This record gives sequence, structure tokens and C-alpha cells, in this order.
Amino acid sequence: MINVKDRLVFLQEKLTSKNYRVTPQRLLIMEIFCQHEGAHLSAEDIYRLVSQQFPDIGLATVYRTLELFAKMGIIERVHFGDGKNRYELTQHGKHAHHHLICIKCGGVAEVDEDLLEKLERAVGEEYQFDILDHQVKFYGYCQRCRKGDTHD
Amino acid sequence: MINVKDRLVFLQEKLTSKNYRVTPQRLLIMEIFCQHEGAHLSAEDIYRLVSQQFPDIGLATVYRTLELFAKMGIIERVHFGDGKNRYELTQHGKHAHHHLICIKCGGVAEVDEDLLEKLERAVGEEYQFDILDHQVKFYGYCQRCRKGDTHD
DNA sequence: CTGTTTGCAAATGGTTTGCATAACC
DNA sequence: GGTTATGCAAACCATTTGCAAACAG
Repeated sequence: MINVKDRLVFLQEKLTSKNYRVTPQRLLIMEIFCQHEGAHLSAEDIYRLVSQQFPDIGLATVYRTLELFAKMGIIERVHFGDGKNRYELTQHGKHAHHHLICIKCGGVAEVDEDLLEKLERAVGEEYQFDILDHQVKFYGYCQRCRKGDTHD
Repeated sequence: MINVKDRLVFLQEKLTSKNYRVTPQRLLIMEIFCQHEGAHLSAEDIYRLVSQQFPDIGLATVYRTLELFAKMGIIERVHFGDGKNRYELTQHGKHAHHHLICIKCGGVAEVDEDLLEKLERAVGEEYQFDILDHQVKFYGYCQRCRKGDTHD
């Protein structure tokens, strides 16, 4: 797990520099993200987790904070098509948007490497598109479900 | 545009073979898809379009039909993260899930070629995942918005 | 005829918003 | 102290569901 303290200091500075206020709710939400590196948390997930330490937090605050963090580039939205937005810490220097989604158990695994850089460049040139980021989803059966073999 | 008549006959057969009933609503919705090849239609879009020819259709019927068509593999859901599901005709023999999404104007362009086959195979092997399909989204600025240059 | 499909309206679930109060700076 | 952020409840929007009536086979 990442150095939480560093992240929190960084957040604090970034908030202050943009004239946003440093509040316990915002710090806590960032802490949750650090403690769940690699997870794809929904607003509800975060609400539940934060509530354990800060029972008075409102769901709306969670949503507003996620909106803010996303706008600041600290976290990113990812969509798995399950009806809810999910969020993960922005990985600086490399994208982390390759997901393997099992269409049976719904499990989501993350693919680390950025095998797509070449493709990104090629497509960007061909279509005259200034590509800043990408997101790749592979749909199929994970190892476990593959064995089960009861593909309905 | 694709041969609409062929598509409709195909749909009719497929419905009958699975003991689903052939209804004017279902045929009309398929017709709309054929007439908007390449578009990424939301349920609301389809409802609006079908209503012009069949004013009594209910929105729920549209949703149920989309669900059915997706289950039958005739159409596919794509997610652009704008809060609504979008649908497009399944392209047999090739995937058509490469989208260029402009983060300024929201425009969506489609990338035709399947440059991802190699990557798909490699990732599948490495992660022991039985990959059936993939979906790629590139986020950035389209040619037009790039010129405008007022990025934000 | 019989079971599937439809339209309507009400319910649902995730997310947003208005507003008075509380908290940061 | 002035403004920003919060919590609550109500509003919102896309989608789903229950049910009686309509329709396909």
C-alpha cells in the first residue's frame, strides 16, 4: 500500500492551492482510497467504509467529494456497466485502465501493463484525435468460472 | 445502409426459433437500428424514433426489447459513462467497440479496425482469462475541439 | 384459446440539488 | 465573520416491475 501520509499531505496542498477547504471528510475519503489501492469503489462502498470511522457523513458529501477529486484529477471514474460509477486513484505516469471483467461472476481483475501505447498513437494519428487517455475492457470468463463450465 | 429486409427476416426467424413472438414493436425497433447503422442509440432515442411511426409504443417495451435483443446477441450494450446505456447492432465477424470520445464536445467516433486481436490473445493467455470480447475507449479532444483550443 | 407481450403507472436505485446549519480559514 | 462545505430530504433520471388488457400463434 502507498504511503498514506504523503498522499494526505499532497491532497491538503492541492486543496489549499485551489482554494478548496481541507475537511475531515475529504481526508478520510482519500484515506479510504489509499487503503483500497487497486479496488474499484462505488460511492456506496466509500460511504459504507467512511461511515465506520465517521458515522455522521452524508452520502451527498461522498458524491460531492468524488466529483471534486475527479475534477482535480486525483481519482478517475471507471465504468463496468453495472449501473454505478466506480472510482480509483489516478496512477501517475501510467494508465491503469485495462480490466478483465468476468461475465459470469462479475469479478474484475486489473491488467497492469500498458500494452496499448502503440495502438493509442496509431489511432490518434489516423483519426486526428488528441488522445489523452484510454480505457480497455475485456469481457469473458475468468479462470474459476471457466472451470465451473456451467456457462448459461 | 444494410439490407433492412434481410435483417428483418433474420430477426423473424431467430425469434420464432426461440419461441419468442414476432410483434410489430420488435420489428420496428430492428428497423430503427438498421436505419441508424453506426449510431449509439439510447433507449430514449429509440423510443422517440419508434414513436414517430408507432405512437402507442411504451418506453417499457423498448427497454424489454433491448434486453431481449442483447440477450439474443443481436445488439450490444456500450457504455460511454453519460449515465445511460447505448446500443448498437452486433457486427458479426468483427468487433466494433473502439470508440473515440471527445471530452469536450462529447462526440463519439467509431474506430473500425480491430487492432486489438493480438493484445487480446496475449492478455488472455497471461491472465488465464477466456476472453470473448473487448471494448476500448479513447478519451481526448476531437479534431474540431482541438482547433477551438478552449480546452476545459 | 393460452401464454406471451404490451402499455401504463408505480417502484427502484444511483446520483443530484436546495437549503439551513456547521465548519474552515 | 464571510464563505465554503456538510447533512438531510426531496428531486431527478434511467431503468425495472406488477398487473390487467391486447395480441400472436
